[in-house]
Amino acid sequence: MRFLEPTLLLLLHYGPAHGYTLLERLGEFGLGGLNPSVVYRALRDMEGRGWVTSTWDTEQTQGPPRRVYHLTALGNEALGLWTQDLQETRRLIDHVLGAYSRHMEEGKGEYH
Amino acid sequence: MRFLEPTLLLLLHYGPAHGYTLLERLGEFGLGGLNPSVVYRALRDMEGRGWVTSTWDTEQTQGPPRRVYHLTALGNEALGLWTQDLQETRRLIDHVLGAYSRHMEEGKGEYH
DNA sequence: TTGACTATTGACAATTTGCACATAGTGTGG
DNA sequence: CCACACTATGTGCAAATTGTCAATAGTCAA
Repeated sequence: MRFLEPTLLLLLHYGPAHGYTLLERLGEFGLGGLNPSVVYRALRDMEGRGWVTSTWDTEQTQGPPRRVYHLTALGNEALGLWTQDLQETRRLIDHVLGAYSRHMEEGKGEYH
Repeated sequence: MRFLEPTLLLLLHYGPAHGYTLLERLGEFGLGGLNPSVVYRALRDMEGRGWVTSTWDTEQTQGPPRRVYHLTALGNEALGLWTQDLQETRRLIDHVLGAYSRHMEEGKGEYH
């Protein structure tokens, strides 16, 4: 599981943005250094699912025209579902880590 | 990312076991209903990396001979590294969820 | 006009995962 | 004794995901 999609949805929840800046802002969420095509592909896939829409921005650019992504109502719902999913994943991790530390404290089993 | 490998290592930290019982015990960690071949494959891969060793148990079985897996010292190290990795993943999830809930409380951006 | 940076995309390789099925031993009921 | 359910492991292939490389193209400054 990767947290790319929920993170992109979250960033777009703040407001529309284009792929290149999203790519750079991913670093704050531990997703820095990703290959650009991975991010652009994720955005196109999300557009295919109706989570985002895109329009071209030919002005105010320091380079070629860029695609600006907007969150849709459906994408907002998806973000909500993703947060539930992340909470569930968090619970599972806590369960494994909890079992591990309890087991280590008890000093049972092998390798202590 | 899937938690299959660290969970198997944890279960084997409790003591040697064979694949079929490991398969059943995975349910406690939210990994129930996995296709058996997935688990057997993971165990063989882990053996290839030297994390576990296996021996055949032809006695005390209610079926065909079964492979009993034992954690190695290397596997124990891998378990330690895995717990660090899980803690890091947990931090990332908390970061995303934290940003989400803060942003929702502020009532900014789109879709509130 | 060359090179650095912005910006997006397509094609293909490599890896991971899921699924269907093969094999085989043990124990039970008719 | 034989069909069936359950235990137990394994193989092979398809599908999905992920990673990598290179192509294209515009802007800006030296």
